[in-house]
Amino acid sequence: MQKQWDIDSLTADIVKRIKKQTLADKNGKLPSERKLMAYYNVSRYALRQALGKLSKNGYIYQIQGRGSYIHEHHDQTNSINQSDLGFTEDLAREGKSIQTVSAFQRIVPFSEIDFSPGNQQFSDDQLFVEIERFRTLENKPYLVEHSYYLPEIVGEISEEAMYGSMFDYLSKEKGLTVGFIDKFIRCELLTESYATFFHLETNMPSLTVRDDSYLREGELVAFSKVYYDYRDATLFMHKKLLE
Amino acid sequence: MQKQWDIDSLTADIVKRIKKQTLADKNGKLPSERKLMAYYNVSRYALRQALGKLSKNGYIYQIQGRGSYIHEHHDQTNSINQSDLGFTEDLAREGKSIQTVSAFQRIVPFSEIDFSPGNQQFSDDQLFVEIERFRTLENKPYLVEHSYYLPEIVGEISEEAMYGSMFDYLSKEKGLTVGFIDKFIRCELLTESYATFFHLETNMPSLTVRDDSYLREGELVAFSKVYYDYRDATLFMHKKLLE
DNA sequence: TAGTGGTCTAGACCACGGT
DNA sequence: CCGTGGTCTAGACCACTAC
Repeated sequence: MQKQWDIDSLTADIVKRIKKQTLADKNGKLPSERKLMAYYNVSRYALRQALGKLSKNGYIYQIQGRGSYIHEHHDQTNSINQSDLGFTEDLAREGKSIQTVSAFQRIVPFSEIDFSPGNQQFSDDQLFVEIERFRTLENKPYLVEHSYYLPEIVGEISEEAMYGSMFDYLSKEKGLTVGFIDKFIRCELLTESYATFFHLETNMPSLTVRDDSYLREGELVAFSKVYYDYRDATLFMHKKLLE
Repeated sequence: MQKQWDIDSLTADIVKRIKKQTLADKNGKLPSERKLMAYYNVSRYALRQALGKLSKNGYIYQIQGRGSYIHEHHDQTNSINQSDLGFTEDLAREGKSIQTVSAFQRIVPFSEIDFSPGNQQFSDDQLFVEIERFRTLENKPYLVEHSYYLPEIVGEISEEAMYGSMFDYLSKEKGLTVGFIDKFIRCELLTESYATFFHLETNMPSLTVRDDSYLREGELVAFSKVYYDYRDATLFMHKKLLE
């Protein structure tokens, strides 16, 4: 009885073998799909699902009639890969430490909020849990996160949670699963208080990311805006054409 | 003999019916996959490929055990959707006009270039075709594009091409197909000449996008940096989790 | 329990690239 | 011509949601 592969374990194993350089030949060419099917004993569909994930994230590229090849994309320092999970989470994954150095929470009505989700309106007296977090990367000021959560969905948010990953907190403590996020990336000027945190002058710029986070069920659960130190933050994206 | 659907026409038809609001019910729920299969007379695979594209781009979301639903994401003014084609191209598609108001071309060695592709190095005397283009959106200064093309691949670039879409030019005139692009988004300070174009002061910020463009065959064909007016440019992105 | 989307198989044909 | 990836079919079982 040999090992059974599903798409996730298959994907992971191919990545592992690519990194160990035991899969591709010296030109970076992978074995053909038919050979990989035989090797892993999976169907064409399962194999192509796995290769499709790698292709989407820029690990490989495929050329009809020729084969599949490894694509080395430079792992830029402090770069944020949108194809992976949450923005800050994957920095930690690379051995960097993200810490929340201070955090505030209060309840505010919609009328006092100076930015709003892209596709939804609320009445002025709709209440939100406002959270503001100042976070460092390797002990250096890195980002300010300004979020508004819908109290009807998330309930109360504990003080401890504000110093960790909100994503994990919602999932583990509240049983809420975020399904998708709309992101709006801009460049904006810093107010005095945020500029001070970054050791910058007022009106210096910031790379900002506005998120609208939706539950798996399609319901808006939070919207937020993250201000990054423009000197450190780079957002990485891999785009396939011809799809 | 009824109409034959392939994935692209199927995707397009579903989008059309969603926009005409003749597919979903009043709650934004689409017919089940089995019903759509029967309606279009296609296999589950083809249908799910089409729905997968819509899901990836944020048009719909799917919930296991419940169904598929439309996701209305606000069409932000001047927003650039990374899931679509070239960055500037899709603004034109929405009826906005992008024009090149001035353009320069010269040949330079690698040693004189102040930014470089993420994963590749060249010898100092490797020559590049440098192109600088100043472009307006609706007659308002919108972006500056600073690109370096590999002359061994693209050959000479005509003056006319510099005032249109380089993407189309490479494809139609040179028979070159760009297969994928690595993008690095940052916020940077403007030099005097660029700032002047945007009617901004020196050292005001800009949303910048560094592109490394690769041919379908995996060969680097150009790298560039685009500076957007930070007041106008918003980059839109839709992210699915749990994949 | 019935219906939904998620995963997976086995097989076929097509389009393209290199010989 | 053969081998490659790209598309598509028919069918099966699983996981989850609602009732």
